[in-house]
Amino acid sequence: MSIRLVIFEDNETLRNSLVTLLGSSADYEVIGAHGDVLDVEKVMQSTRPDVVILDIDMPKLDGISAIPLIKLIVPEISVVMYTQFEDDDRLFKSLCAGADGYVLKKNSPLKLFEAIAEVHKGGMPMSPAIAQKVLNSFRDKPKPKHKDYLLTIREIEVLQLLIKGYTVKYIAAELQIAYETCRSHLRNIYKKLHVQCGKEAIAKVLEEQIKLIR
Amino acid sequence: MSIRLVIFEDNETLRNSLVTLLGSSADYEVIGAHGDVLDVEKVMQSTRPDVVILDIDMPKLDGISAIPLIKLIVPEISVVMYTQFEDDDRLFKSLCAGADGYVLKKNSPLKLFEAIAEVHKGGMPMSPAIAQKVLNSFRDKPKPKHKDYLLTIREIEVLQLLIKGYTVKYIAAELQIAYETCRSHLRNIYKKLHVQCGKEAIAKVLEEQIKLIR
DNA sequence: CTATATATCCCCCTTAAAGGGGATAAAAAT
DNA sequence: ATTTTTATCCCCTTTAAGGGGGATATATAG
Repeated sequence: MSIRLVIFEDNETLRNSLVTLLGSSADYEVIGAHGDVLDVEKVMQSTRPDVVILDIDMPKLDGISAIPLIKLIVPEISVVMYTQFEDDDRLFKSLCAGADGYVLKKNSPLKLFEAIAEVHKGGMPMSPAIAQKVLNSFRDKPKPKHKDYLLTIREIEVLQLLIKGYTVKYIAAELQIAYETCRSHLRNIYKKLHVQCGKEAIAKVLEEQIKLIR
Repeated sequence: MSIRLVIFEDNETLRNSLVTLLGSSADYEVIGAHGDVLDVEKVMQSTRPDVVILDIDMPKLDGISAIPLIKLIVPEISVVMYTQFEDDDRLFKSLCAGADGYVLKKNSPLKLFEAIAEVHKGGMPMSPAIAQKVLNSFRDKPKPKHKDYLLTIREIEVLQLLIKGYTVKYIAAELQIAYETCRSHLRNIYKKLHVQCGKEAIAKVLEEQIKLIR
């Protein structure tokens, strides 16, 4: 059984090369090749391929946008992105949209062929550089950008309650300190975080993932 | 040049099998095999292997804990986890700790051999099921728990500025509407989010990852 | 066509928050 | 031993924010 392929690639020369190369192998059967993804719905419905090869940068509608539709029509399909781009944004958007593999054009076309076979087996083929980015996104997650704002333990306690949306009065009660003490801590916190008010502080903490632990 | 390996695996039978099998290939050279990671520091310093094969569940100290130390001593090393466990927790902890590959014992030992070669080339080998988990963690991330709070477009615009910590006056200016209009929108937002004030709203939005798009 | 939703604006009033200025006692650092 | 930091508390003043009550025009839905 050969793997049934559909290719979306706007560069005509490259597209024809892929069709020729892949078609010459008994393992692959190219059942469609298109210069854009405008009629992707019809193509999917009529051909129902095993694997789709998707360029990202195509006229009118980019490849990433087509992924959800493709997966909706043929859920068991495997999608391999084939692109020149290796920036994080396009990579993660592709993966989030449902891409199963990500191969860079700068690699040998052989890599693409391997990836097609791999993805069809249920694997997750991607160029080493790409795989590295994916792994890094894990390791980076517990990445505190931490500038250290040098908050004291008490200030951290206050701030932790503040970012829950509590009022100053409530925070004071919670920590069993006077209202004015709590305000005093807040003033110091604001100075250290270089913000003007509680809302700014909350925004800064939650968006910057400032570590509130010691 | 053969790939120089060190194995940490507490099951003696399996360990010896791996040594025999890997040693019989000219591509691999097993320069160490241990039943625990207690002396990992010394082993790394004296052997400086290309690739380490790490079991997770080992007596006294688990494999995951050893990863940072291994990478610290031999930064350019590749670490392949070889384990029976396929739960998310161990997987992600391993990846975060710095593992470069993750192979399940239930797969053929051949997979491990492939993985060693792959990881040494700079790739990210993992069993299909594992790769799937990694990909899912991406797709799941932008998964809004969304309860839909049914905010209008305008309300979303106001809320987006609010969670940046801006004042009502500033938001009004930004949206070119009157101060009172802005307050009116905020009141409606608070009602819809079931909160009492801006700080609570910010906390709710940023912690609940409420989707602010339409 | 009428009702509803949306977006806009205005007033009054109360409370919460922030900015400024203090003070004190204990602990930690120098 | 002296200074600095931390945590605590107080007063006064101004501003920001929120609750309540409106109104109006436009669009949209029933």
